[in-house]
Amino acid sequence: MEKTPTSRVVRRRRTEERILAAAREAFAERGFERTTIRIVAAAAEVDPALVMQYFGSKRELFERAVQMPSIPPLGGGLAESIEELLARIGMKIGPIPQASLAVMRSMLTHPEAAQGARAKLDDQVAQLGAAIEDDDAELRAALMVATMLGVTIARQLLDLTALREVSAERIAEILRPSMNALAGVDVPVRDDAG
Amino acid sequence: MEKTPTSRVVRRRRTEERILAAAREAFAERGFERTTIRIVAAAAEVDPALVMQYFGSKRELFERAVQMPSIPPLGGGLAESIEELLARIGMKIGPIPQASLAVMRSMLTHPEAAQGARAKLDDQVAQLGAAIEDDDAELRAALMVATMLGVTIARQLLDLTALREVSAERIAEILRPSMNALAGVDVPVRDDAG
DNA sequence: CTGTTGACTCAACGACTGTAGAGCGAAAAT
DNA sequence: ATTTTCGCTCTACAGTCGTTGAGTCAACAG
Repeated sequence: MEKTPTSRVVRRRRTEERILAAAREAFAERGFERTTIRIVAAAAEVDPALVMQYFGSKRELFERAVQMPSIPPLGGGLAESIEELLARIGMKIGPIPQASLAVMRSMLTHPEAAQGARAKLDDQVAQLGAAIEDDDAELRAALMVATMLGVTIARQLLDLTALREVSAERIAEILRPSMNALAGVDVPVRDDAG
Repeated sequence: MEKTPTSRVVRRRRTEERILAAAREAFAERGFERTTIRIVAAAAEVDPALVMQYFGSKRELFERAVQMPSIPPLGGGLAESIEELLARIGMKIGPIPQASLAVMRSMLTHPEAAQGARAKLDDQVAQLGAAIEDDDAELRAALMVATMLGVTIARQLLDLTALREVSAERIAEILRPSMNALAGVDVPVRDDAG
């Protein structure tokens, strides 16, 4: 067995990231309240006290764990924005990051998660609304975002049986006319070539 | 001050209902985990131990508080079912019962609430799916239900700014073509008379 | 080699939780 | 009038939680 005398900085960075990863997973699966510092510490193979030492408090741990590498803003045109939204449902852009799942899982019970979710959703609504030409642009945008939210919750968090084993592409396909309708775009008769 | 020597049975029934009402409100606003027996007891102006004595455990209290007078099944035709769903968003049928809000608020973190929500949603999906003539009937139904879920969460639980002060009728109006599209119904060009 | 820093663990505290049992006083039964 | 029933409160227990401070040992600076 070779001994690997790892330097301090990299050790620190590694365990910190290990804790953050464990925290993300726990928060995403159990939500804020049901996730305990001890559970996270155990998953990261670390003493609970170390988690506190590194992150100060459970709340701060949550904040750090859910910080995202910034969401790329929705593209320019309305059609592109809709495609972008639909693509986010599935694997085209990669699976939904656990940080997002953690926020969504906790947003109905943890006030700070709710605030964070509201901020991000309001932002999406504003971006989408700017691309819609309609008196009710913002309302339409909000309903589009709410639709995406509902589908994601039903599929990823609630595990609805009817959505469990359906491919993301198929969902996006069926969702597209609906989103177009919400956006105020004339919806063509669906093709029966399914 | 007249003394009102209330009989035992009515006293019991009254305080029990008072506790259940307090529990519904607390569960709906704070979710299962953040709601404590003591909070419910205080709101019902009763000793915490009484809550246990009446309902056995916090879990059973939740179950009892959340029991609904049974949801009327969705009407016969597809069009009627959609209208029924849209009507449930707003005040036409009355505000969303607190029992439903309590389940929704808790379903992402409390396993039993999740199970209950899944059961009810799966049921709705089945009913709606039966009214849709399409190969993807169940999938379409699931996406319709998910949409309604998302709108309700965004509006009632997350309090999204863009949906906060919008009338239910207006939401239903904009949502209708989208639901029709999901149902696989040919969607006419929207009227610009709004 | 010597002393210092800092990553990490151990043990424990105080607060809060769900929950249980004994007891009080008024309504009901005798 | 006496006894029984039972709605209700008081007090307290055991467990878990977030959080803290002292202590240990290896990596670093001199």
